[in-house]
Amino acid sequence: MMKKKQKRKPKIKLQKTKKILKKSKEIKKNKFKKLKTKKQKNKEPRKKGKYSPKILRGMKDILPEETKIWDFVCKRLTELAESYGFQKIETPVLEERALFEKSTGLSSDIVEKQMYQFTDRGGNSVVMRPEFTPGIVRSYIEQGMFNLPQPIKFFCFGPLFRYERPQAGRLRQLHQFNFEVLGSAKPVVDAQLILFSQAFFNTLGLKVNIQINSLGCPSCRKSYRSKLMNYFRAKQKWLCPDCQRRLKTNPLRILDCQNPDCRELITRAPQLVDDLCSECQSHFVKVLEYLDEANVIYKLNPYLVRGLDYYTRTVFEFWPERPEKPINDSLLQGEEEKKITNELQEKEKELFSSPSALGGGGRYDNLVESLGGRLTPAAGFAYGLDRIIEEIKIQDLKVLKSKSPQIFLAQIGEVACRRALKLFEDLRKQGFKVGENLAKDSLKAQMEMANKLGVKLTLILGQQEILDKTIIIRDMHSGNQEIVDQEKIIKELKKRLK
RNA sequence: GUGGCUAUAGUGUAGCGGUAACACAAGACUCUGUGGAAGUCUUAUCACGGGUUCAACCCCCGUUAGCCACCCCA
Repeated sequence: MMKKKQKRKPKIKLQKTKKILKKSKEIKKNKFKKLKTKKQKNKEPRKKGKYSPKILRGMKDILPEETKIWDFVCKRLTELAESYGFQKIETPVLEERALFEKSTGLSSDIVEKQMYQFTDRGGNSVVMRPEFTPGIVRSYIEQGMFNLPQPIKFFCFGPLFRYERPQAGRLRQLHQFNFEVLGSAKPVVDAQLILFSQAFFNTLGLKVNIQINSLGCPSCRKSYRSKLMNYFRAKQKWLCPDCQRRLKTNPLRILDCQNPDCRELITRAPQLVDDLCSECQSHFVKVLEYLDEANVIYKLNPYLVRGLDYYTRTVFEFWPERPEKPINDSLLQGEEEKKITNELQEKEKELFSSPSALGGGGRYDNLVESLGGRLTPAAGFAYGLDRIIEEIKIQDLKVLKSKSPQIFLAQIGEVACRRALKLFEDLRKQGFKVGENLAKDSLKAQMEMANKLGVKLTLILGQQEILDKTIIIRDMHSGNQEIVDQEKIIKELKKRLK
């Protein structure tokens, strides 16, 4: 301890005034030296200024514990996507900056201030993709995919980058699983995307509610927007400060506000659904009819607004369904009870902390054209994989466990180790999943590991067995051991694992 | 980008202005041929950098990171 102190503060000012103090410090040090425990004896203080690696802000390591869930989710999604006729596509992480300016929209936060952008060595202004859709549309146009039978259905997944202030469920490197259907304006397409999602959340057992709305086409949205502004401008006084600001920047966002006073006004505000032009109206009605026909449970949310510029008509989001927050019994007075409720609150905090959408999307009928392609109506959506995985953990869903080995191969001694290395390969080729720790010498340590892995059988190979050309098969449950010929090992294993 | 709360072994938590504790996990040994038992040991510059103090993990300031709300989005 004291040693550390000396190293840590080498530059103690040697001013005269401090000298006396220093002396008394020494006395103290000596006084406490006797009390030093042996723990500190061979402790070497770390050198100052030593580099210690650190993950970048908003980035995340996904460790084996969690990759299991990731692989599970991605596998399920891939299977499901393929069964719905989606084909996998992969586009680059880097794209031209202009691509996102022209699609996602200059006014959107994503483009305005959240892009990882830089100039590459060739002087091009490039960005790391903040979302998938523009890249896929670019590819669709550039590769002439409008010559293929339409509509064309894609899925993809991978990392996206947004320079945001990180929070739970909000990372700078985020992962999405994304779907696009290009080349059809039919409402049945919208409906099927939602149907797909319901199927997906069902296979996971995730409780989710589906919210849906229509934003109409640019022309009906424009007239609605001014109508809405007129409505709120008249009642500006009663709006919360946030909403007063929103009134200028993004009036549609007011509809989202949770402030009770604002909500009061919002319920009486004009609704976009009532203001749709006849085409948009009939499109939306048809989507809902299809959904009803297919028994999809959804919630019509006239206040659902999406921030990306390119959305038209149908939009939808998937929100995790959490249990209702219990009303705290205010009669509980004692300290004990208070403590308990506090603990409960801590535990349930994650359950009730404001959840974020697990996925969302909608129709973007004009995007392809605005990026220079032909008029190609399209729709798509994405899941936030990071959020889905968090939600799986919160809702405590059982995820398929990765197959753990049923056999463990233990060895004692150099010769046996050499033989085991080969035997492991033979067994693996036969399709057995075998655990091993060839790096360990002690049999005890290997047995411990076998136990931890929960294997059924352990093979033990030692000096004696090598000489006799045999091997021990130990049944980990009963503890019975049997010595068999090495040649018959595969047969024996098959028999026992039946 | 704005405001608030937090920071102690790998994880989860104690702690007090004066020796940094506990549980689990991990590793080593007791024990160079046998797991689910026991014991011993190891695993913390108390996030980083300053300041106040005889003395700071504790108080103050700054930085960084995480969380919460806003904003936005998946």
